Amino acid sequence: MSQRLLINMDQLDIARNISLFSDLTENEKDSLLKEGGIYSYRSKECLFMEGDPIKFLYIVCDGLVQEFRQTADGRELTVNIHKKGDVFCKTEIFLNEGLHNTNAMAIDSAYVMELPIDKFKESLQKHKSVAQRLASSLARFAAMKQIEVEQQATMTSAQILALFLRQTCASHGLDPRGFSLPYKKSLIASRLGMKLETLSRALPKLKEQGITVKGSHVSFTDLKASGLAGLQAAARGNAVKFFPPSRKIREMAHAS
Amino acid sequence: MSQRLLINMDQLDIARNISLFSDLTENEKDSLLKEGGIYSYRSKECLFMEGDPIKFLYIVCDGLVQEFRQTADGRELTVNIHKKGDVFCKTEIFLNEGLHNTNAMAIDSAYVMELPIDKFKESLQKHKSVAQRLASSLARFAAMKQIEVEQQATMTSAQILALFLRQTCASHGLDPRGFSLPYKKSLIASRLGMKLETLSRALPKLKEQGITVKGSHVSFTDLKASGLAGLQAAARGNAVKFFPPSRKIREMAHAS
DNA sequence: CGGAAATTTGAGCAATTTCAACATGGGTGG
DNA sequence: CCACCCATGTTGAAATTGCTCAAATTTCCG
Repeated sequence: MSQRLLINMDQLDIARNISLFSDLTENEKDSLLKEGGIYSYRSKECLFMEGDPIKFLYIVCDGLVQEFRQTADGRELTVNIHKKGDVFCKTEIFLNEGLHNTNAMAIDSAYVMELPIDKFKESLQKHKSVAQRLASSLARFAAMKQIEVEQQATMTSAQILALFLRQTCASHGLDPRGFSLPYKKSLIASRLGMKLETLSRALPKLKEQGITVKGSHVSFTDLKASGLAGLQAAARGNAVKFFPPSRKIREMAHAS
Repeated sequence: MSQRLLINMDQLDIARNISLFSDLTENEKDSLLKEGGIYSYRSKECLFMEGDPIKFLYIVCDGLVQEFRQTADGRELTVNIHKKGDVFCKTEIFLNEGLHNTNAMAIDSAYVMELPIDKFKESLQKHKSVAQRLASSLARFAAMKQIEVEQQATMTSAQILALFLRQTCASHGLDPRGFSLPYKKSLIASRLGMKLETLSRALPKLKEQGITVKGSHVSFTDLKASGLAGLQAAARGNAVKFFPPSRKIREMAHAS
C-alpha cells in the first residue's frame, strides 16, 4: 500500500526542529529520533483508527493529516488538521486505556515521523524540558478547544469561518493579500462543525468583514482588525452582575 | 467583604486529598500547602477577573465556584463549575502572559485554598509525580472540551442536557433514582451554551430518555443505557470513505 | 472530451434564539 | 402569619440560523 520512502534529510530536519525537543542537545535529539522512522502515506491512507492501540507519537514532516472522529449520529467531525511540523497524539498518551479515540488519515500524501511512545515517555522522564513543553502544548490545546466551544455557542457561521481563515493564513504563513486555501472546503466545514452548504453560503457574507473568496482564492482586504468589526457591531452593553474582587482575609492553614 | 474564616480541618483535608498531590508524602504536602491559605468567599464574590494577573492555583474546599467568560457579544458563558475537591487555573499556568482569561465567582458561598503559583511551580519542578498528574489532568480537560465541541455540533439540546445530568449525577455521587439539582438552571444553561428558555423547553423532552425533572428534582427511570437510545435512533449507516490502515514500510531515520 | 468529485444554489424544514408576558417561590418586613 | 417583592423559571409567538434534500454547476484529472 504505502510507498517506499527515500531518506530525505529535509523531512528529518522538520522533526528535529519541533519545539517540543528544542531544549535537547543535538545528540539527545538524534538518539531519540533514531528510534522512530519516517513513513510515507498515500492519499486517504489511515495512520490509525479509533480503537487501535496507541503506539506512536506522530510528527508531520510533510503533507497534511486529518484527525477526525465518527460521531454517534454517523457524522464525520474533524478534530484537527495537522500540517508540517505539527505533533499529534500528545493528549492520548495521558489518557486511560491506551486506545485511540480518533482516526487519522493522510490528506493527499504525507510523510510522518512515528516515534514509539515508550521511547517518547522515556525522554519525558529524562528531560524535564520535554515534559514542560508537552504540558504547555496540552494547555494551549485545551484553551483552544475551550474557545471553540464558545465560538460555536455565540458566533454565526460566517464569523467562525472568518476567524478560521485569518488563523489559517497566519499559521501557514500565507500572504494575507491573497492566497489559496490549503484545504478543501469540505474539510474546513468538517473542521468547523458546519455543513458544506452552510460554509458555501457563508462565503459571500465574508465580504462585509473584509474577506473576499473566489473559488479557492482568498484575500483579506481590510487588513487590520476587520474581523472584530462584526463582533463589535453585535456587542451590546450589559451590566456587570457580580461583585468585584474584594480584599481577602488571609488565614494561614496550619498544616502539620 | 469576605468573612473571616475559622480554621477548619475538614476543609484542609480536602486540599490534602486531591489527586494532584497524591504521590507526595504527608510532609511534602504539608510544606506545600502551608504556603497557601484558605479563603472564604461570599455569594457572587469574585476570586479573580479577566485580565488580572495569575497569582494562585485554586483548590475548592467547599462550595461551588463558577468559572466563566464574557464573550465578545456580551454573553456570559460558563467554562466550568468547580466543586469541592476541584483544582483550577491549571491550564493558565502554562499560557503566555500570566493573565487570567476567565472570571471566577463564588456561587453561594465558598471556601477556597489559594496556593501561590510560584510555590506550585517549584513543586512541579521538584516532584515528577505532580507534573505528571498535572499533565494528565490537562489532557483530560482537553479531551473533555473536544467532546463538548462535538456534542454542540451534532446533538440536540435535549441530548446534551441529558448527558450533562447523568454526568453531574455521577460526579457528585448523587442517587440516580432521585436527587435535586446542585446548580441553578440558569447556570446549567450557561454551562451548556444554551439559553435558559431552550433548557426549560428541553426538560419535558427528557422523559423520552428516561429522565424526569420536576422543579429541581431529577430522577432517572431507565437506569441503564437510556441515554444511548436517542443517539442510536438518530444514527444512520454511512459508508466508510477512507482506506483501512495498510502495512507500512519502515525506514530507519539515519539520525546522526 | 468524458466522468467523477467538489461545490454551489434553491426550497422547505427543524432547532434555537429573541422578546415579551406570565407563573412560581422563597424570603422579608410589617 | 400574611402581603409583597425580586429573582428565577416557564410559556408563547415570531424571527433567525443552520440543516436536509435535490438539482445544477464547476473543477479536477486522466
